[in-house]
Amino acid sequence: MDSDASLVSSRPSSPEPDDLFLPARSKGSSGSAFTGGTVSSSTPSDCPPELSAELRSAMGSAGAHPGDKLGGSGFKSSSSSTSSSTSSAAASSTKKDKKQMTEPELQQLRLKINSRERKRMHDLNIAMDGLREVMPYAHGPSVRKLSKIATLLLARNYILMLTNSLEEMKRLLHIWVNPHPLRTVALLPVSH
DNA sequence: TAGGCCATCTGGTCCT
DNA sequence: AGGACCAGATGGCCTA
Repeated sequence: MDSDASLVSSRPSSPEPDDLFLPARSKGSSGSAFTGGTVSSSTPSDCPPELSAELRSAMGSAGAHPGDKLGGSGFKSSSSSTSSSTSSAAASSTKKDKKQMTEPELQQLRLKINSRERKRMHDLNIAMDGLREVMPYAHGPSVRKLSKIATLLLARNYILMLTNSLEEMKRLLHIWVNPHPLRTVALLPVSH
């Protein structure tokens, strides 16, 4: 049991996520408190390659875990290992191979797959920590870590807020550079 | 004790 | 074929 990631849980006062995501969605108005929206857009973007490289450097040694729980808790699947997937008629060649594998070989394969999945989830958690670091909320040892869902929601709203701010700045800059565009038009001599 | 959050396992599916 | 991704299930930990 290596619950390394969830050690940060000395939890006096955590920022209530619900308080952070007020459902306002005030548009354009000077309000720059990132407000929650109800947009249900989902952009299917894979993690950028530079991130994985960063993760790789950050992880360093996230390879195989010494103690896989298989020995302890064993397989949860109804029937142990081999006969579990008899129903699926679309037996690919890998499954045929699996049927030919011996029990220790199957266990070894399972351990390998589990380890990969564990590493994948660890990478995901590292990325989530990186996201938490740049989120505008109170960090610190005395503050409970944002949950994953709260982190994602906060990030989304933060991005929306920054986008609005940028638009506002562009607008103000345009006014500053090009003052009174309408007045110049209005001052044109009326021809008649 | 219930509920929330999380890690892990597992089988299926998609992609390279 | 092998790996990545995903979703469901399960159990543990923690807080109100």
